Amino acid sequence: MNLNFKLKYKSKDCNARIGEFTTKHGIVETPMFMPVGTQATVKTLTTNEVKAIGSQIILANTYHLWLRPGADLIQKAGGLHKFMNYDQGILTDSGGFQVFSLADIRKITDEGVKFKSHVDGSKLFMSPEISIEVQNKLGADIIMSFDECIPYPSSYDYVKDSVIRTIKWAKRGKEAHQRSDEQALFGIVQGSNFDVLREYCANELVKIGFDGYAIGGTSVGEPKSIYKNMIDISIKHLPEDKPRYLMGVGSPVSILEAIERGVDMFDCVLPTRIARHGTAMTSIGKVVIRNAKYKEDFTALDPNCDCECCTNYSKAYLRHLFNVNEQLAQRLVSLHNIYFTHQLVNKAKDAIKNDCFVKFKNEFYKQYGIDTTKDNGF
RNA sequence: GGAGAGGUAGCGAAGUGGCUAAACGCGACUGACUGUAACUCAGUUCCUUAGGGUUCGGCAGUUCGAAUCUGCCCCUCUCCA
Repeated sequence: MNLNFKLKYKSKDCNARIGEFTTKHGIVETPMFMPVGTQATVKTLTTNEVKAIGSQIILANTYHLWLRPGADLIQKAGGLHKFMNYDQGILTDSGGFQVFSLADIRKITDEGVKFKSHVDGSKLFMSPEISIEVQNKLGADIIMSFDECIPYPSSYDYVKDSVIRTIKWAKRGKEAHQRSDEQALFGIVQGSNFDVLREYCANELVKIGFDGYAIGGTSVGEPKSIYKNMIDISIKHLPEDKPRYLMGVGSPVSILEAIERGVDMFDCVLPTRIARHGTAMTSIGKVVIRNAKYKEDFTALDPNCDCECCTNYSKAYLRHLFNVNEQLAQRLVSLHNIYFTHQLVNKAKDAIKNDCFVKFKNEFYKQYGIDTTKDNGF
C-alpha cells in the first residue's frame, strides 16, 4: 500500500524535514515516534492511555506474536487492531531484530532462521515468506521485511554476506506479500558501519521498490560518530519521496541527531523500558527516580511537563512507589517517558518549520545536560 | 523456681581451630538499559588518610593461631511449674 508520503517542508538549516503519510487508520505527520508494544501491548499501559498521550502508531512484533498467541488466532479476532483495541496505526517488526537479540538460540541459513523457542525450546523456522505471511495475518498498517540485524562490530566479510542475504530476503518478502493493497511494506538498509555496503544495500532495495525504507543495525553499541555516519550514508541513497524509518532509536540525543539528518520515523523500547526500571527522561535531564536524593522531593518529575504523571504526582511519591515495588510507578513513568518523547519530536517539528532546528537541538542538549564533546551519552 | 535453645555486619541467617573481614538472602546505595527472552541486569554495602585498623553478647583464658575450645558474667526465646 502506498502511504502517499508527502514531503511538506525541508528545514533550511539542516537535512531535517516535515512529511505526511496516510494509512487506513489516519494521517500521520513526520517526524514521529512510535512506542513499542511487542506482545500487542505497550507494557503497563492501556491502548486508550497510549492514544491519549499522542501515539499515532505503535509497534508490535511478528516473532513474539507468532509464538503466542499465534497469527491465526489474531486473524480470527479480526486482526491486531481489533484484538488489542487500537484504532490508530500499527507497525509490525518482522522478527529481524530477534535474529540479533536471540543470537544464542538461532541459526541463520540463506533460506531463513532456525530459532529455538525462548518459550519452550521447540524448533522454529522463520523465513522471509513466513514473516510476511504472519504479518499479513496480523494485519498491521505497515509491515517490515525480514532482515538480519547485525551486531557491532562485525567483520566486512560477514556484513557483506549478510547484506546480500538481507537484500534477497527483502525481495522474497515483497514477492510473498499478499495484502500489498492494504499493508505498506518497508525494506531495511543494513551494512553496519561499512559505507559501501550500506550504499549497495540501499540501492538494491530501492530497485526492488518499497513503500518506505528503514535504517537498521544502529544503536547496537557503536560510538555516536559511527551512528551518525550510518544514518548519513543510508539516507544519501534513499529516495526523498518515501518515509525513512530509523529502527530502534529512542534516546533524546539519538532522535535529534537523526531528525537533523532527515529521518522521519522512530520506534524504541527505551522510554518504556527505562521507565519500568526507574529512570525518567525530563526536560532538564535524566532522573533516576530511585536515587536517595529524591526521598523528600515533593516536586514534579519534570517541572516543564503537563502529562498525567507530572501534573499529579511528586518525585518523592514515585520513588516510594518504586521502592515498594508498586506497579503504578512503572505505569506513570512509562506514560511520562512516552509523552516526553512525543513532545520532544513535536518541538523538533516546530523548530524545523521555523528553520531553527540546529539551534533548538543545541539548546535542548544544554538543558538536558548532554556533553557534546563526548562521543556518547543519551 | 525447673528444663532446654540461643546471642555473628542495618535485618535475617550460614560458619563450630588457620583457606574467614566472615557464605547466602533481604534491605540500603549506585549504575546500565535504544526494531523488549528485560517489574531486568551489574556493582557497592564494618572503619580507613587504602599502608592498614577494629570485629562475631562481655570479660578472662587455652593455642603459634579463636566467631569457632574453656571458665565466669550479661541478655533473649521456648516449654514446664
